[in-house]
Amino acid sequence: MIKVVYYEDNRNLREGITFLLQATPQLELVGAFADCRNIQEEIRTLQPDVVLMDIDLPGMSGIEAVPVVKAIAPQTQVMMLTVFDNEEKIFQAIRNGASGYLLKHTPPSEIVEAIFDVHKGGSPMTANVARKVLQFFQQQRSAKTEDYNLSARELDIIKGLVSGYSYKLIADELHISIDTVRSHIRHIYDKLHVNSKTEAILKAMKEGLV
Amino acid sequence: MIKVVYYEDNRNLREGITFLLQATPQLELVGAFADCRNIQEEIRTLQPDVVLMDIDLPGMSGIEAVPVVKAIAPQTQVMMLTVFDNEEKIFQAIRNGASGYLLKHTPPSEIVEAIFDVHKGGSPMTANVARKVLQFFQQQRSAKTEDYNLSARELDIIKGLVSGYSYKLIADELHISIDTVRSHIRHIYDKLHVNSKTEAILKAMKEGLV
DNA sequence: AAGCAAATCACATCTTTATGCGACCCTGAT
DNA sequence: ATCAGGGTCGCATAAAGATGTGATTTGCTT
Repeated sequence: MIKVVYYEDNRNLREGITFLLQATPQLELVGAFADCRNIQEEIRTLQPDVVLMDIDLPGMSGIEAVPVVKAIAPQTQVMMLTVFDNEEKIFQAIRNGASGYLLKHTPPSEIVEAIFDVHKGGSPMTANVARKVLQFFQQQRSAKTEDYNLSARELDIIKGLVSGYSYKLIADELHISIDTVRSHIRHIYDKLHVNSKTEAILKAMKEGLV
Repeated sequence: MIKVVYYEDNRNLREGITFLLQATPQLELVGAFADCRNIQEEIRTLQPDVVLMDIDLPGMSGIEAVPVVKAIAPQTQVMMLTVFDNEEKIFQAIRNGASGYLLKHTPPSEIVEAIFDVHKGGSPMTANVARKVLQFFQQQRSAKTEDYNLSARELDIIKGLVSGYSYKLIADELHISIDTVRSHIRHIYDKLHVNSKTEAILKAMKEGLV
């Protein structure tokens, strides 16, 4: 049996989902609450396996509640169930430790399945939400198309910079003189259109050159 | 009608999925190939809406093929369909521009549904895959627990550094003298246990202090 | 009231970076 | 054979950053 606790302030919805979960074998709804006022005590005493969490709750928001749950019961999986599909809220929830993110229009059968998924170590997400998450990764490399054609040696040098080394250290590392390092760095600045170590490092990191 | 192209070297599987897709109204399978030898031409002439891509193909791997597809037809959605659920491959595929990632054990009905999802702008992912993606975000903030307790002003300063500004620029920006900036930076170095601008910036970025 | 940390500024000194101007060697392309 | 570009090195100067020492003010805690 998977023990589930549910937070949702809308009474109709709460009762609907409550009914759904109670009707599902192998799920045990051990609590359904309209706010997170007493969430610490509830989690501590009920020890749920899965928490279904709305976001727009009176008082403490569902997003703020996630780390509270994870602090008390780290193995408990928290799944957001909300109408918000904006990036800000999605990323906040994930960073706070949520393991799943469903939009409320999800059909009941999938909600139930998602509870099993999240309990098994998966991360069910509505496809829309997943797209936003993936875009985060993709945008990181979009600039890589822009080619600064740094030479192999120049890449060695800038890797050193990104590692936080001084010119002297890089010179030792690569067994070349410090003046050679300077020379390479000049060329790197030209190619990247920057004129300080810091800018070069930031650009290299952002553009994924290293 | 959604035009689909499918790459898969295993003949049995290819024929199975081919049959499945052909049997689905609103999907039009316009090509199924065992390798990516002629992928450029195939994509150009067939102009698919969705590409289903295996990873372990002879010659060019499915992961390498993704950017090729996106270069020719940026609006075409690529969905990986593979047995590999290791992080390395997942992240490579996503960074290369894949919009979905299903494991092969996915039931046929869900594969079909995923094709519609990905075409609508979603990113269907097997729950396991999604978990790995989410963990990437979560680990980024784990270090934030380590608290260097920088003051508000010190955070202003380090934000300036991370933006690539010189001491002078930061001083102007914050309407304080350059010596004050120096002073703050000394304190930041103490608190972060570093002793150069570069190290401070790298640490601040990695630990998500900014 | 005393103590303390944060924020402000100053001056001095030394190190690191940035940049200008050359130079030499090697390799692959014209 | 010449030329371009990468990689190597040197010297010199100017700008930026790192560090030592110390001082004043403000606001919060004890």
